[in-house]
Amino acid sequence: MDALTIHEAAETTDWSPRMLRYIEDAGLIEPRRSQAGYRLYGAAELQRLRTLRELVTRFGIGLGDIGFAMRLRRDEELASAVAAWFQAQPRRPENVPPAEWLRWEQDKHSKLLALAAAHARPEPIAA
Amino acid sequence: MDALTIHEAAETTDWSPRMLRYIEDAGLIEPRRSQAGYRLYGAAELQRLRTLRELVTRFGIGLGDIGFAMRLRRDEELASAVAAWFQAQPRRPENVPPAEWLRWEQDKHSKLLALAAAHARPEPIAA
DNA sequence: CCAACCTTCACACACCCGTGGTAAGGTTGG
DNA sequence: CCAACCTTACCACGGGTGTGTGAAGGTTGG
Repeated sequence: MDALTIHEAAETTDWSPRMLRYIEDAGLIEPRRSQAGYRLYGAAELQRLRTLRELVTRFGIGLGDIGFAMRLRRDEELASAVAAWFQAQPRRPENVPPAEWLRWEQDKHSKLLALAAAHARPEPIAA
Repeated sequence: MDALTIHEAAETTDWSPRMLRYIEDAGLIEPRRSQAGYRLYGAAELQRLRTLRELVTRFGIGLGDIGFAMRLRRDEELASAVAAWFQAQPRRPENVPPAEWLRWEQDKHSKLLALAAAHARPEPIAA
């Protein structure tokens, strides 16, 4: 059996059982359940739990922050609203009609996409 | 004069002076100062303040969330760490051929990662 | 069958967040 | 010079977060 129960998982990931449940409530890591409802943590979940701890301690962020990042990835409307807010910093051309503006929006979007994709890989510089 | 003092800015943006200071403390909107140290809100700041309110109320998010999004845009290391965490997320079907899997990967990356890497600033990678 | 797990629910508690208030003191303009 | 601003620095307070502990009850395995 390659799945650990909550106490076992807690031990190998340096969280407490309580926190594993809390993390699940936060929607961050939801292990599958046995027929009786026992949480079963597989290798993937364990890895994610360790990485989560690393994230939290190394960057001093909260679980809520991760949750928000998750919302950002799932809710496109939110993401673009937030992006728009940041973009409001530089002076955006006020005389461009909405259609144009949207276009510019999307254009910038795709460009940044490329950047992100490149950034996500080890050797992206091969332009 | 095209800059408002804190009370005036508060009135036109529907925040309280207290909150304007708080928002500044949070690093979200930092108005320039007069020689005597008075906060001076220009049109751009006022606009951003109104948009901020919209964001917060419409999506029910907190100022801390916006602050975190800001960190994500500024701190590339954080952004990639978070992105990496999400990457490990979905239970990937083991029987899908690599090509398919890659496709799914990229699709997932698309607009979501753009957010994190959406540095609109001039030199994102000044390496 | 019984100890040792597991489950959910709930209380507790310290600490941050959003927000108001207020005090002590500098700036400004009539 | 004085009223009406501004500044920073605190106290307060309700609600959310992160975390432990415990109760009441189901599951499991020897």
